[in-house]
Amino acid sequence: MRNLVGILKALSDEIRLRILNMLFERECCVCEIIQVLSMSQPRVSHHLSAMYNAGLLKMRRQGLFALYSIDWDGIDANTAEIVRSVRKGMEQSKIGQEDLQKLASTERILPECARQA
Amino acid sequence: MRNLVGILKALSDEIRLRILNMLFERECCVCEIIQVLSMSQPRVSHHLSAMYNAGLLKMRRQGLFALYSIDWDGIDANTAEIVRSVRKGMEQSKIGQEDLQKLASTERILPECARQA
DNA sequence: CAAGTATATAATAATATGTTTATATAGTTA
DNA sequence: TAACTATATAAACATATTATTATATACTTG
Repeated sequence: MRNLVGILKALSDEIRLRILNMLFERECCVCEIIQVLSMSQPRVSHHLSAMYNAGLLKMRRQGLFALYSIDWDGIDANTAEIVRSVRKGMEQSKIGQEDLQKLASTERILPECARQA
Repeated sequence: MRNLVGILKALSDEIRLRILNMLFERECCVCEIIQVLSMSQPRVSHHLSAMYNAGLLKMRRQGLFALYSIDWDGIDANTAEIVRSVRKGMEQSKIGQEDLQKLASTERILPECARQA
């Protein structure tokens, strides 16, 4: 049960649901999430760690980028059910839809880097 | 989404999962929950209110007793999915099983009342 | 209606969680 | 290797949640 409580705790935050919604769509790097949510980097990193530590996410590095995704192989069937329910809930929410739209037009590069390119 | 976060927040606590597990089994009065969990009355009441306020539970009064149950008619399909997932998780947990055993042999009366009967 | 019971609520104290600011790390590029 | 970039982590602060203790409410029974 400890694990179940941990999963639910990791999910009971608006920002984390928005991130999970994005990751349900596709693997994302931290800077993409920062841009979509318009939030500070440490804040985003913090919420990613929370879900990562709960076992919900996995991460791979590609050069400087940290690419996060939902760890479907790592979570059990029951947890996967919960994640899918969360996704369904987000699909119906305005902000969830908006986030996905923004994500579609987001580059895997922070604005300041793009500027000098 | 606000509602979804509220549901998840209301569920991200070990004690609440134990209570929900009991209520999945059957309607319970507060004093039964107190006995099964061996916790103080205000503490149990507090956690019941949290789930009640989130819309997960309903309550009816029978004399002095407050009878709580899962509000299946009040929650949406998605929330019901989550609740069922929680139940599945509890089924596999030792403490969840123990709670249900205790519940089976619990009277709808507090120990101090039983003594004088 | 007085005394007792089950439950709720308020006030306070304790603990946990989230945010911000600053700094560290490690890969990349010039 | 020096400067830069993406991300992580630590420290300090702010906020929210939980537990405890005390008290209130409202039903029941003598």
